[in-house]
Amino acid sequence: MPIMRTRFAPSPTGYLHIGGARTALYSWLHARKHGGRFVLRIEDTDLERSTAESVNAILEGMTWLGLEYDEGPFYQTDRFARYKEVIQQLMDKGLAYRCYCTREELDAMREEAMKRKEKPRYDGRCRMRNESREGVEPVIRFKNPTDGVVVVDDLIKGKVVFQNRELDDLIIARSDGTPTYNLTVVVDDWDMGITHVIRGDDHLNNTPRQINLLQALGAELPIYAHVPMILGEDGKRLSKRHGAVSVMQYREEGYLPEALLNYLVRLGWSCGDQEIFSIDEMIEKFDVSDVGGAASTFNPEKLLWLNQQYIIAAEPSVIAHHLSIHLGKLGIDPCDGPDIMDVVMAQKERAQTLVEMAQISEFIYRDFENYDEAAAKKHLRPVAQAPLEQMREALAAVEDWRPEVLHQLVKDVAEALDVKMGKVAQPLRVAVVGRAASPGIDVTLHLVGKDATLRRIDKALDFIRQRAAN
RNA sequence: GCUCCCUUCGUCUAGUGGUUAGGACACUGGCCUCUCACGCCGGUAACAGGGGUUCGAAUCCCCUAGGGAGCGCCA
Repeated sequence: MPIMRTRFAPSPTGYLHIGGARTALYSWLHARKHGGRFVLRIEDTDLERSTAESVNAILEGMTWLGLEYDEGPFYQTDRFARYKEVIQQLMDKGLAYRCYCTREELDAMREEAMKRKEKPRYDGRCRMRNESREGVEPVIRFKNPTDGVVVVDDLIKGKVVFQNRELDDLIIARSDGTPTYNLTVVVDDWDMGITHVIRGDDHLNNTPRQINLLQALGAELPIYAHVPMILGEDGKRLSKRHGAVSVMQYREEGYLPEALLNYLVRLGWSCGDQEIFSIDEMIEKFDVSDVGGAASTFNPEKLLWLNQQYIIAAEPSVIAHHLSIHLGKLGIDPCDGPDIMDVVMAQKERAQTLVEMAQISEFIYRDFENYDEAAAKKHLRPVAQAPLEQMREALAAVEDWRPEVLHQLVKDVAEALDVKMGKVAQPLRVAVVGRAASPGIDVTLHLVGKDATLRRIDKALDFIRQRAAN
């Protein structure tokens, strides 16, 4: 029994996107679940479009997600000699031939086929031609079987039958001698001992060609699993128009990798009514053959919800670390404030992303410019003057600036004025935070600190007086 | 145009001949409450359409429609 191997084989023509991340995750989970190995292969045979930056971006994305590979990364550009060797083997065995057709000839062929309402395909006219043609560097084509069927026994799509007569003789080497995609995947999957090919279902139509090639080479067939595409909310293929498609952009926007992974694993797959899966649970419960056959729509709201769940459940020190970074991006040094762990404990249930957590925590570190209009209008009115004045006086006398003490003070002032706590807490909150939403008023005051609290109450009292004067 | 894939609430899905068609996000009513959020309780909402098979179909078969992919000297 050979060791199980799965692989992720991106072409480095851009960043790691959501769809790629999901197929990578599925491959990774499959390998982890069965004690197999996960191989990373960079399909960079398209010299025009492949870039080193893209390779780095993909590696960075996988590292962030924690999808570590066991073998590779292998680069196809390092393997040209091997491809050449295989192509020669096919030529020697009479399973491939040189094709001298010109592009014009091929275009005409396609056009005519379309006119006859047929699928455009190469008619194999060079199979018999032996002589070369002046001025034409030939490509090499694989002699695809002309009759019979190829059955792809797919873990997700089931048995899919293709007629060989629908296929044509595909080009395996360009006129400059470089190998093409269908040849390189086949050779690599074979050489690298890939037992399970898990990839996007846009490759399903390539599979029968690859199987024919594999069989011509005498290679054992891998097991295939073609996972459906991810669509944007308009039902179209996911693209930049739909928001973030780059995995790294989710880090920028304050998502936890575990949350994104959890979202991705549940997109197209489920396990009873369970929504939250730790990595270990995913490994234990995920099975590619349980993945649904239909494309699914990416839903940013559910990702946000999941991210919030992960923020709430995470180790506070981990969140603190991330929060520091995002505060830094706002130009805030968390050392200039209270213990950041207190901030995390106060805010973790109130933010869906780490970016949002930083934003709603800004008031803790520096005075705000303007009041939220609606909040000021509702709470910074003349009726709030007395509560604020009394609070100011009481707070100024506090030595022991702890939440319990502060809580009691607010309560006392409310009782003294014979009003509900909200009549005191809300004006106070708007005065100190600038908005009508924040953690409990005691915690809020505690985090802001005595000096800033008194300063902001004074400012709010000014604001009320000015407003009354106008 | 041809080939292949797909079709349960707005979205992600459960469901494999007999269910009040279940859960989650979103939306929404309420509770909790100093606000927001979390949490808790409740609600709206789906088997694409049409034919069969069957005592009985979301489930099996056929057709139609709609969506997607592929048909490159791209991967």
